[in-house]
Amino acid sequence: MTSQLPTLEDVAREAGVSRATVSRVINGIRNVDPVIQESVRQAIARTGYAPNRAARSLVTRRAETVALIVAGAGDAAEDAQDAFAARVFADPFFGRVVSGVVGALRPRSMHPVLMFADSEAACDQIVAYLRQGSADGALIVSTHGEDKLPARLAAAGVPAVLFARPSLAAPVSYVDLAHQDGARLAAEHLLARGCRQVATVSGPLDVPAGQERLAGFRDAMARHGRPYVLAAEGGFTQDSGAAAMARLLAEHPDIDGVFAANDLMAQGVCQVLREAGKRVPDDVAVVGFDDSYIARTARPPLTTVRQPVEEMAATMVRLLQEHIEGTRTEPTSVIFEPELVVRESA
Amino acid sequence: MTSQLPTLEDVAREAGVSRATVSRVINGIRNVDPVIQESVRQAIARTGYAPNRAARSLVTRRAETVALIVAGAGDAAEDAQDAFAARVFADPFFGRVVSGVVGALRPRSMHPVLMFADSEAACDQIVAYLRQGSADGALIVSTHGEDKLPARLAAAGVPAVLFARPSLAAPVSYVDLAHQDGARLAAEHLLARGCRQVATVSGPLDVPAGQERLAGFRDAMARHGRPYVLAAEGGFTQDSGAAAMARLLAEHPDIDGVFAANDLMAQGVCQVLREAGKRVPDDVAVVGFDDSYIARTARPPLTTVRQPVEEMAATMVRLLQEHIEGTRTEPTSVIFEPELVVRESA
DNA sequence: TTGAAAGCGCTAACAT
DNA sequence: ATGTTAGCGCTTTCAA
Repeated sequence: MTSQLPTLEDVAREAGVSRATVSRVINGIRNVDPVIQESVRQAIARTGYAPNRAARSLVTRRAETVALIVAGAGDAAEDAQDAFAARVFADPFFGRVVSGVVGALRPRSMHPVLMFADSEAACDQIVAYLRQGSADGALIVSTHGEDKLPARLAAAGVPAVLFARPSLAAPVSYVDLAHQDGARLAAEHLLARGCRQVATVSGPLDVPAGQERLAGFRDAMARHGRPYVLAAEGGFTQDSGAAAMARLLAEHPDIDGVFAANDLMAQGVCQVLREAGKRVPDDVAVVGFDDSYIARTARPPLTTVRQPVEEMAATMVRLLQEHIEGTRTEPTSVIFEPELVVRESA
Repeated sequence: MTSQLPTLEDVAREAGVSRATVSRVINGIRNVDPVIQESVRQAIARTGYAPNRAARSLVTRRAETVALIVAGAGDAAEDAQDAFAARVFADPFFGRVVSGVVGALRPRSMHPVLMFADSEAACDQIVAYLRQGSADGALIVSTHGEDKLPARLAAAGVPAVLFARPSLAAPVSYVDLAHQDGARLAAEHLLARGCRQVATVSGPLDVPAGQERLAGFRDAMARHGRPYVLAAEGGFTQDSGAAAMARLLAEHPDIDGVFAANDLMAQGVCQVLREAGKRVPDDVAVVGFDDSYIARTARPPLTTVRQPVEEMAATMVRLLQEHIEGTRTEPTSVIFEPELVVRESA
């Protein structure tokens, strides 16, 4: 740290005006003589002044900061504590969410404080953080499970927007995908390819996205005269996808089409199929979900259901800002439509 | 937002003491009668008081926040702007870094503001942010290329610690890995396996880690009587690894051992080998680098050189805190030793 | 259009 | 051991 940073006072003295005037120039308030404006600007440049955020926040009551929270029901494993974030980011899907959020925040000159709600204690810390006014609101994306955080934040009157509908109902805004429609796209694609023995590796059934993708898939199949669909539950990880596929294959070696509820599991599915001597898509067609980075780099590249994550993230930010500014008071939901991206796996 | 949050004043009145006493209790300063302490605590609980961070920061001149910066030389692609973060997190290595940093920050009750320095404008914004005192310091991890940020921050007197030595020398602290030692471990493992035609898919040669892993590999091979090592440059991405392997294989179909400078590229290497009808490790042994999530889930699981990322991140945080508190003034470097993790690919 | 002055909520030096 | 008091740097009425 250098000695002492210049303050408004210094700039004002340098420019020969009052603090108030300098403040007006900085905050772009009209009613300032252009000539004075210019001289103030020069004084700012000369002094190398940068406004002190704490002082400003104190009076505006805005932190210009939002909490970007990755929540997951506290895992049983204690030693998994610090690995939580690593596991989360193992799914490129979360990278897309973060990317989208940061991109949408930037032009609004708001900044995200990254927090992981992976334990009860972490939740407490987060609630305290927000109550302190350290952040103006929260953006929450849950990995799975029943998360009490949304309800707690709602109760504390903290503006919040979720990525995906919470399993535990709470009066908060969220953006989400029409999961059932996405699953239908996958089903119809597999059927159109002529698959006869179709199975699905579902997501965890304690999370809405897992349930709905499964339900949507089953419904679509039923509507096409397939009353029964083989299913094995996975946990949205590559390993769990591989394990689920192995179970399915053991009992039904004739499977020729698989819908995996996310790309990571689809990758695991492909590995198991290959190891079983099946070719993708020739012997078994595989459709994933998300359209994350992995879908493009997998071999073969995955046919998948795309979530418009970046748009969804941008909408989260917009809703949150409206809540913060008070232009929107009621919880709101915005549902996006998925899109089928056909590559090589199906 | 509810009406008005309680302040120190409110708590003091409620407890029948002065603001100063309440402040002392909150900040755990001794010299407070236990009885009064207790009554203050109760008053805090009754009022639901939470200290206002802006007010505190204003006087302590501490934000209790650090910038967690992911820097990459501004890519040529303009449209790649908002995808930068997504691409970064496509490498699980960065997830580990973030995980480690957040884990180390938490017990110190500091919070990370996530920022991406992917363009000149973004850098300016970051420097401005830090100069405002919005964060007490910066933790920087670069993806590649010549990054001017460290030098700018050093010049601005902002405490900063880097993950990995910067390509452009700057008077800042950093933690790093003994890359050459890591490459040596890989070389010796391949030789011990009996590989005769060994090649390497290097990282980008404009980043120290890329250069050193290549140099270390060549040196180790030379020391074992192999004066010449086939090499193809990659970009630390899966695709680039695949492309590099394809080039190598086209000219040297007899390659039987490959050292890829990171796990993501090793994965690409394995894909290409498999598609060329080569078995890993039977026909070609492959060693990766990093030991990220991908090394465990790849098929076959990758033998790789592990970076103790979590420890490195913890050290970054410790160094940064010392710089912030002024207990450490000189730039410091801490170098960690890698470790070979033998799995199935070699 | 500009300036003077009153705080925002907190900590810390000083006084008691 | 506790209270009094003076700011921290900024925005924002209110006067001029």
